[in-house]
Amino acid sequence: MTQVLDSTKADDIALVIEEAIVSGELEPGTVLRQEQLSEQFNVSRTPIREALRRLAALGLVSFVPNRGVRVRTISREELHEAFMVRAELEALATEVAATKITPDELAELEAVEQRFAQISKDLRAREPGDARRSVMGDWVRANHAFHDVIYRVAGLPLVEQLAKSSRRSFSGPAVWAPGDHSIDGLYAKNAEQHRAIRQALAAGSSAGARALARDHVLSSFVLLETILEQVGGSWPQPKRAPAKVSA
Amino acid sequence: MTQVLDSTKADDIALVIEEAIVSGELEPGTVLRQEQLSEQFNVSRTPIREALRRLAALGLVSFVPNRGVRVRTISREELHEAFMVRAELEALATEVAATKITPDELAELEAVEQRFAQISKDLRAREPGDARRSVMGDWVRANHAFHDVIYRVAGLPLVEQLAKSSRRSFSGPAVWAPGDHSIDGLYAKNAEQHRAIRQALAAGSSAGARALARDHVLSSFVLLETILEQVGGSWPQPKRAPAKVSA
DNA sequence: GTGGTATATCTGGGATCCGAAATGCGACCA
DNA sequence: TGGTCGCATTTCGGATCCCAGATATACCAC
Repeated sequence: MTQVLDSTKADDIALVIEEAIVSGELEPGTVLRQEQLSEQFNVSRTPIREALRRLAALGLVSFVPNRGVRVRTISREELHEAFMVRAELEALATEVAATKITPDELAELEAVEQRFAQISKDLRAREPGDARRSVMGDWVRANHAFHDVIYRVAGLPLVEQLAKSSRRSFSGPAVWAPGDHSIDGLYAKNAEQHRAIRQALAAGSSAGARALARDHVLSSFVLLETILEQVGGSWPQPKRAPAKVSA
Repeated sequence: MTQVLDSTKADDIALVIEEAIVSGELEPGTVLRQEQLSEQFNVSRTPIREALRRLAALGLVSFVPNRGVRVRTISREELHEAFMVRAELEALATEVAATKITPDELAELEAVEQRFAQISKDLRAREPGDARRSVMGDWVRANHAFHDVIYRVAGLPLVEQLAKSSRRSFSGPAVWAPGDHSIDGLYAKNAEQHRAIRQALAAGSSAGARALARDHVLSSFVLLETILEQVGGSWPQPKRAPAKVSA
């Protein structure tokens, strides 16, 4: 291992499996066999079990005593609730950020906002299918980057942690979505909302920023719901064989 | 073990330790030795370690690789943030509850509200010190019961889970507080706010219920802050010897 | 042929063992 | 006398082993 800083194998493995789950590489419902994972990562079952315990506490997998763990499935209601929670948390973070954002941070925010707008524009210019899907990862990351700046400015680590945890519930599937011209308006609206939020932050309008942030997250749910409908109302399939995690 | 339903030792132990932490029995900063815990619970270190992993994921303890785990300390800022988060979550839950509460549930809510009001009144009638402290546990439980009804009515399991998790950060210390006549007004205000929330729910005023719930949680922070000042600005001490968990 | 039961096998939970990292203490040297 | 190096002890992370619970399968009775 070319590991410099402190970390246990259990932690490393948990992160890899977590990434595999949220990216959709591991389908919800997949049963995770401890022995299989142990030989995949070339470790014994002990760190595997500790990693799984951690993921269970995070709600990403569910333990059934003596019957193994499986990747947690998320229903439409749970997805909706996760968005409602994130809407409240984002509203709070954005409200606080409005009171303390500096010019430097505003400039940084504008940069990531424009990057997001550009990617969003590129996305809409592409035809649906693989061409579009290939930039969805960038789109998701740029979107996260915008909100991450706000979290950092707000300086509320607990809010940030919870919001990101909530975000993990649904950021994966979007990456696999093929896209469709009918929702291009929603993508454009999303980018526009980012601009409005930044302007409210620049104006120091905490009440306005709060309301805009809340609406933004809630309307993002509409976007994701539409995306999910395109893939048949169920979860997108991973490309490679399931239950195989890259070490 | 007189265990009927499914559960692993790691889960059982995690719950016991968690209870010990949130109740203040285990002081923040305490170093938890795996071997000591294993002989306390009469199990090997394996389930202990898995339990600690779970608690670490929940943020109750922090792992330092090769140097053990210690009970997480919580600063005043973190406490404040936890309350802000809970305020948002309670606001959301109460808003939703207002749209779907039934007469039966309203009656139940009124019952627990009155129980809380009664305990609150008893509390204020007592002199500070042990006499008052002996009912603080009842006061905390009755308070939780009121909010739990709202969570149940709202039917938002994620919100409920997060709010309760946030609540755990600070419900413990209040139990050990000796109390003081100077904050009797805050106790009374708390009970009064419960009444206002119930009335808003009865009226089906979701916007009003939301605002009242938010204010209620935020003003509860003022109450707890005052309580904490009484114990010298630091955390109250447990009564029995630290690092001993009842099995 | 079908249903139930017994058994074999598989998998996960827990115990024990081993190696490694970190701390503490003591001895030796400047 | 003070500081540093090194060894011993402690404690953790990881591996291996064992046992119990669960599922699947085969066999037998009806």
